[in-house]
Amino acid sequence: MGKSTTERDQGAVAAPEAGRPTLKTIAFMTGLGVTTVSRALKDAPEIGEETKKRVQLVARQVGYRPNRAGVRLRTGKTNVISLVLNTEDQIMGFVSDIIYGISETLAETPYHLIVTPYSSKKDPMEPVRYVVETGSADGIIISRTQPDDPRVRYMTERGFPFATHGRTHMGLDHPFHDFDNYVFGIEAVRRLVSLGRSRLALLAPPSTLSYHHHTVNGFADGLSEASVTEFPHNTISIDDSIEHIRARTTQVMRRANRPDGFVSSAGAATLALVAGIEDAGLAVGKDVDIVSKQSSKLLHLFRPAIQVVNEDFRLAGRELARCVLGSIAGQTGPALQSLSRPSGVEAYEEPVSFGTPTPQAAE
Amino acid sequence: MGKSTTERDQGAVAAPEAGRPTLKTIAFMTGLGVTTVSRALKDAPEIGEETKKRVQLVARQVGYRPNRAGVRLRTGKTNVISLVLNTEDQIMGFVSDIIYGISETLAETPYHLIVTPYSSKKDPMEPVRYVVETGSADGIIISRTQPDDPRVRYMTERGFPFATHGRTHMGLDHPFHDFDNYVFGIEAVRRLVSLGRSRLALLAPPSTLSYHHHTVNGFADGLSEASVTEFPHNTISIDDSIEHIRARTTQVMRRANRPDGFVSSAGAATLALVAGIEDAGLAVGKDVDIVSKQSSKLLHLFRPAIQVVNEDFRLAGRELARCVLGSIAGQTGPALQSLSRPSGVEAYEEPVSFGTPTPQAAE
DNA sequence: GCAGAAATCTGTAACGTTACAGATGCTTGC
DNA sequence: GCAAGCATCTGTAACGTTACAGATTTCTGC
Repeated sequence: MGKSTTERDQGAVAAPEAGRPTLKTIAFMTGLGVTTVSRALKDAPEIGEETKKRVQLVARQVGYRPNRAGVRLRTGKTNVISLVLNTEDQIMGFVSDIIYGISETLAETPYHLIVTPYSSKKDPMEPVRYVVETGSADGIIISRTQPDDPRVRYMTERGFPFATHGRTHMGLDHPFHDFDNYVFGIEAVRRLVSLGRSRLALLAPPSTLSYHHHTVNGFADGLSEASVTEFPHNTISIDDSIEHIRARTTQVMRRANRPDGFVSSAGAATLALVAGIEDAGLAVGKDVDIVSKQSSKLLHLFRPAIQVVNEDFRLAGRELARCVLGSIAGQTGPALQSLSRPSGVEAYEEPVSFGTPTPQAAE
Repeated sequence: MGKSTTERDQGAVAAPEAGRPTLKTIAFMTGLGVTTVSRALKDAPEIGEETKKRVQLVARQVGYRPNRAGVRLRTGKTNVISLVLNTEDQIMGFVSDIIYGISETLAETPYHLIVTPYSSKKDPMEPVRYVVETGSADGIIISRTQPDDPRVRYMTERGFPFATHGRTHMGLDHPFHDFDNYVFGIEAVRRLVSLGRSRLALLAPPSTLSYHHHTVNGFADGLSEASVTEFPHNTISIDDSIEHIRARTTQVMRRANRPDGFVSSAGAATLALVAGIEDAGLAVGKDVDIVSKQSSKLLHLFRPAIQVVNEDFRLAGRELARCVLGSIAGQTGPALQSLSRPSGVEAYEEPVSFGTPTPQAAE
């Protein structure tokens, strides 16, 4: 029962122990020390070439996978990304696409994706604070970004890695991915104008969110470009209920000097918009034209006359994951900032002042 | 530098150490041993009442949160639920609703939700095997359940807790939540019949999935009830592309003896169906009626004439989380099995043979 | 031949938690 | 007075990993 009396007894690791293989298992099998095995598996320079090969071979053979709890406890690294989501958000699920996009990028890494939801009735800071304070993830992805976002401030102050879906205008240089809603706004107006429309209304995102402003600015610049007037439709936003959007739109469309063109920032809201228009006895493509963003490609089934602009949320997910991984790796700057257009993703070039982002149009 | 020479030196814990509070911190503050603190926080009987109160007070004050890695390493318990998802799945995002539902239930527990995706091009077993083998979660939720599902067999054999969205017919008694698609099928037919329709077609889920059979059986029983004929439309399923469904439907609707009623198992597919019908120059609510399931409440905006049946995926998420938690807690049997109807959830009463589930209709 | 460097390997300790097997002191019974 | 029992509390070890500070051996220069 005593220790084996073999002369080379020092390096010998105690027990084989069935179950999931650990470093100890491999150490036992190779006759090496646990430390050596650990270092060998991460290709450390102070381990002999042949030893590394041998260890890595054995590890592969037995299907070794580092124990996450062990690593996490020792190093503090969780290998987890947290996606913070508003649970009242987003009917018609662009959420699943973002998740799939993130997953695609994370698939080639040791990272897992955990979803941390919050109710919009509660404090949006709460989930962020939870993750940061408990260290339950290495990085956070947030959406519904605001121009002056307390979450961004909080994480920046603490040096906690994150990426935002949407830009801020806080003078902070942080990782983000965003759809260029300025371009969307201006292009949408151009398209409506080219269809002969001249009294244009915008169904915008809620005014608390950054992309509200981008969209509004693009829309406004489009209007002045063509010397066309805006029809104010800003008592509602795409976050309002279907019923509300519908009813309000009907009201508006019954006025004498009603709008003849709409720009809508969300697919589901567009459905309500169309319903409201039709409730007023008017027809899309005839009495009125609509340019709408959409994530799923369903609007043209709904009313073929709707002009659609696709926003690829799976792409956004991939980009956001890339950004947050970069942030975790300590990178900063423009490499972690990107804008996407209907046509694709582009690097975010010059940090322009908020309000006139990337004035050049997509082509 | 030597140990303090206070007489009562035994119980004294070494250092305060700034940062996140641990058991050690509380032990130091209370003058108790780490073990005592640990036991006190979980209300163990061998700890004095007053001590427990004191420890719990201090813990609350300093905002103590057990270190997940520590617990996980020591006990093997991850406090994680894994949701396994097919990334090609489900346009129009019922996925987000399921996630939100699960989150609602998990919110009151220490559990986190991690999303483990797989591509449908790959082996659906792979993510399940990964989670089970690496022990990266305490329980798994799967969807796209098949009548004879290898994942269910695998997890059952290994005694790994799980819940399925959808039933199996493997003679295994496992936790599940399901929508009663038999009732949907039969009720859908009844509704079409009551609208005077008699040549009915079913746009069903793919035949590999369990709920295909439930739906088909309900549909068939509805037909024979009313002595109405089926119009075979089974070369396509709701998993086919929008374009494919649309084109195929148009073909079918151009035949002389075309169907005059449709039952559709998914909202997005219904959009394609309608497009196909209209491509053939026919109108929903006039030439043809449709009864469709939907998760988001958007179909009535699309074509008000569509008869809709709502499937609440947020509810499904809540139920699935409840089931898998029960499974983790060692529960078994009917308490972890539930069916939902448009009207709500019901316990799954008698284990009926596959093919004739819960024949009583919702009322 | 030998000091010293280089190359390669090693054990120990620690991360925070809990199972386990005691300790300690106070009652109780007789 | 004291054994036995009880109520409370305790330290140690272990989960799997890695940082650290050595060990050991071999190679080099002179």
